[in-house]
Amino acid sequence: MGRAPCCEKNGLKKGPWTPEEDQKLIDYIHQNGYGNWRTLPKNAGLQRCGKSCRLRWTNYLRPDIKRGRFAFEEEEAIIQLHSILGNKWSAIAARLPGRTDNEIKNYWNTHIRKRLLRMGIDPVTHSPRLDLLDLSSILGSSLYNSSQMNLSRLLGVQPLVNPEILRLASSLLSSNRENPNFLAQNVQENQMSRDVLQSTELPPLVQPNNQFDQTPIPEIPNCVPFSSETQLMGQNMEQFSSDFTNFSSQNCQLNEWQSNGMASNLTQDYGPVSDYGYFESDQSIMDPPPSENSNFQSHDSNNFSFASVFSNLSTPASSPTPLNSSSTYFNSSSIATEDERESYCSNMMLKFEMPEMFGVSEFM
DNA sequence: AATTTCCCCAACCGCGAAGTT
DNA sequence: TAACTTCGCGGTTGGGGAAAT
Repeated sequence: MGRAPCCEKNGLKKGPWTPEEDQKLIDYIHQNGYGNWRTLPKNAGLQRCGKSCRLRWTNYLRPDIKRGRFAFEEEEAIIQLHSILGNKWSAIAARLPGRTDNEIKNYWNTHIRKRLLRMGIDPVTHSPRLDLLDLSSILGSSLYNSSQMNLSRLLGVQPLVNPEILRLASSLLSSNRENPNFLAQNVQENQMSRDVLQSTELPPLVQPNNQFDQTPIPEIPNCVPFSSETQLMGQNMEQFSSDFTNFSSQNCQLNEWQSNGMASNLTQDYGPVSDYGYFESDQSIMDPPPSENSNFQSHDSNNFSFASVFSNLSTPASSPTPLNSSSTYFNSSSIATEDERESYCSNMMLKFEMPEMFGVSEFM
């Protein structure tokens, strides 16, 4: 395929946009809509290339753009989505209403990525950086001898460490001991899962309420392939989930979560996930018979799972509790400072005890 | 107060996919 | 089917503000 000739350099302005230029672009699009970016700047009286106009519009001037700090749940969603989609910023942005791919990309590179690195988590694989952490000696010696032992403390890992990630680290290590090739297999498997998932379009979380957005909204499929996390966890996931469900209902002290309404909020909007092959994007769309094997039950505030994040994400546009609802997570605002986020998550992790039922010992 | 360093993010660039002729 | 055009994505850059010295 021939490459498009780059926009004519001669006479075209580059660099920051002036308020006047912004207004011209806005006015033109308000009157004519957008479509042909190639001819738009000329028609709008702008000395810019179409590419620059499109970028300015989509990343800055669009009326439905949400500015300002990322909310905690947005950040969490980005991490979870990135673990599945990788650097597919546009795909991630499609599930975060009001956020642009550029904004998410920047936020990832400047905040989240660095924080994950500080926590000893590889931001690419979302797995603990085993090269930095001598986990085997730690985990092997003391962890499952003490039900009160906190893995995050052991790892010296700070906030935002998903318990599943921690579990992955331990299972990887134990499996690697038994089978030296396990790690390589897991990585390969993980990659395959991503390839599969990336070829499948995720439904948008919230359909844009934007009169100027002429992009056709893809139909929300009945169910969304959710193989990645499952395969990421490998065969042990099923056992883990079973254990974890029991563990959650009996022992998990998610006081913070419950007192903040987080746990219930995270789980209330999704239905049972059968065989981990799918998770529902909208209960009203698909209503499969409850499975005996469903381990992520809805309306069970004691459950905390991967699906929790996606359940939150999957809140339909008509949901009374949108992503940025003030009713979620934090009472008055979901926005928290960097320190607050770390502190909050850290507290959560410290309260998240590691009883036998967590199943870590099973993999030792 | 002046200078340097660091960090953020808006904008650019190059490429590939998709659409059109 | 090939050539061409348009669009969108992801990686990268550099200007400018904030923080540190």
